[in-house]
Amino acid sequence: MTAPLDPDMFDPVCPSDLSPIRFRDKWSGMIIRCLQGGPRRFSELRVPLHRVTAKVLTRSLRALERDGLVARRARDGRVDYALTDLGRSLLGPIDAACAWTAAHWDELLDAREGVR
Amino acid sequence: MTAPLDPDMFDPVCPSDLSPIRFRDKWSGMIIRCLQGGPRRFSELRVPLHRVTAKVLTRSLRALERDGLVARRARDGRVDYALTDLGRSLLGPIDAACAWTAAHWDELLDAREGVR
DNA sequence: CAGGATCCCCTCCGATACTG
DNA sequence: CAGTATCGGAGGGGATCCTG
Repeated sequence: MTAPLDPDMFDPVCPSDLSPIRFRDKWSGMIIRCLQGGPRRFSELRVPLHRVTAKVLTRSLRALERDGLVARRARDGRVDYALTDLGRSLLGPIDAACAWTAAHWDELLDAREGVR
Repeated sequence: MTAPLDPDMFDPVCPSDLSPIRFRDKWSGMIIRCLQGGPRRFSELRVPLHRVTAKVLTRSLRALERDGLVARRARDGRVDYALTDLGRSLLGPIDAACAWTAAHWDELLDAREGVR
């Protein structure tokens, strides 16, 4: 079994358009991260992704499925989502993107209207 | 001086939505690559980016400028665009994204409607 | 040469409401 | 629980035409 997802595993600032690096759409990168530790149910995914509506999460999951990154599995009335090998291979680039963004966050903030 | 940009430096398939990794918008990754070897004029950029219209290229460049990745410079009537240090630091992630996409191209194609 | 103006289409995102 | 239906708004992308 896998432990429950941490409701605060993502920065409030994480679903942000300040990073120029994107994975598919606004939520897909985070969804893949949520699946890193094992398969998850729809409602489990919604916990850390506080502001996502069911419709949007569904669309992202369908797109990830269509592209072979995530597998939807329905077994005896239960649904869950799991990473495929292809999806798992994206974890490296996602880590790299997070590292780049973290390393250059201040510069990104400065550029986008020099607050701070 | 820098040599002219190769009109075929990008695959016809390169501006594709098959790769899940994106840099800002459809063209920004390629624009940054074009600027790798030195500053370029607006019309120079249009050569390898065959299908981009002036309006769209302008919008991408403005966004890159706003985010501190590209600098627009107008000197005695001439305009050119150059990478900032921040923009240059994105070349690594862009290379990694291209490598990932190339390595998994077949799987991406297979997933998105199993042609081939 | 380096764009801007206009028009249209499509996708993404979100809110709200509803369902097997 | 795991979605679907509907609506609306924002932005990206492209085509075409026009301009200082």
